Amino acid sequence: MKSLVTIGEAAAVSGVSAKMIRHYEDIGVLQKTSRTDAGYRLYNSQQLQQLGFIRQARNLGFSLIQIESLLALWRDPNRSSRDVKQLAELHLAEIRQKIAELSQMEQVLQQLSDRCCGDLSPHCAILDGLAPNQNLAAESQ
Amino acid sequence: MKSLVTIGEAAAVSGVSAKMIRHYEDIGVLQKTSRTDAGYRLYNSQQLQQLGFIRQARNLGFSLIQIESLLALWRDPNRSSRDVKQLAELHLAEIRQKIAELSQMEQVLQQLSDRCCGDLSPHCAILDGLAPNQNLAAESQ
DNA sequence: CTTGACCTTACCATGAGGGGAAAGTTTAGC
DNA sequence: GCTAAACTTTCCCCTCATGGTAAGGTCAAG
Repeated sequence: MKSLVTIGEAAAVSGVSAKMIRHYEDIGVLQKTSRTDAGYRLYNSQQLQQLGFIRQARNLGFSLIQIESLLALWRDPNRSSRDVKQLAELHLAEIRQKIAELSQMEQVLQQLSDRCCGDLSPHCAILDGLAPNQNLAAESQ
Repeated sequence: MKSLVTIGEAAAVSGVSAKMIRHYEDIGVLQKTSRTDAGYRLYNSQQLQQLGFIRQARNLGFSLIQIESLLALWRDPNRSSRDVKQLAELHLAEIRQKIAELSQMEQVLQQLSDRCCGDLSPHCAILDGLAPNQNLAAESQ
């Protein structure tokens, strides 16, 4: 039963780089671990679980601050799933907001690109669309 | 015809903050401007146009490096629209990639959230979904 | 001549990492 | 037992686009 591993093995098992594991500890997302006499960090199976949890949450785009809250809820046996769901829905709204912004960019850029011949001529609808002439005039009114 | 303005007015007209105008000059996206005897930067109408161009391009999500290329093409009377379109299509692909990633996150997170009751019970499908495979615990024993 | 609004440079911070140096520790080979 | 490799530690710098702040110089109005 190898219950304590050093940071390299923790990184390999969890899929989180050693660099980032230390960083998470630095900023307080992870509690400080035990150390060997030489100062090497040691991770038990529960802490390995937490590292995996962080990786999954990062894959879903949660910020480290949100993950700190999620981890606190995960560890709390008296949590209510309502609190978890609220965090998730908040993040879901952020994701949808970003998708909306990107979709708007995509649409405008697609329109400009469609109107650009893409040939050897210097005339270009994309550059015309980026030029501020119209917008500046419009804004100043 | 007020052809030269200081940075504050340039910022107000272009919608780019004075801070960012100086930054763009620092990193070479904009050429150095003329200065008054006291060292104040002065902007002519062509430079104001460029600032507006940058703002439009930033609104479409172009990186400053891409904008540097776009500005070079904009200034080049011998450009080919093909080069511009290539840059735009590249960025369009980046945007679509990001949208795809975010949509994937949205879908997974939506599924987890749907399965979470959101009540006062501690059981939570979201936390279960974020927990790494129990292999981690199993492997360490 | 003062006051306030401007401008200058310079440094620090963000978020989520990556890169690398210098030094100490452990492990494997011999 | 010695040596070399592989690991770990802390520390500092880099990204990217942007904001903040401080200390000091300049300019225009009153």
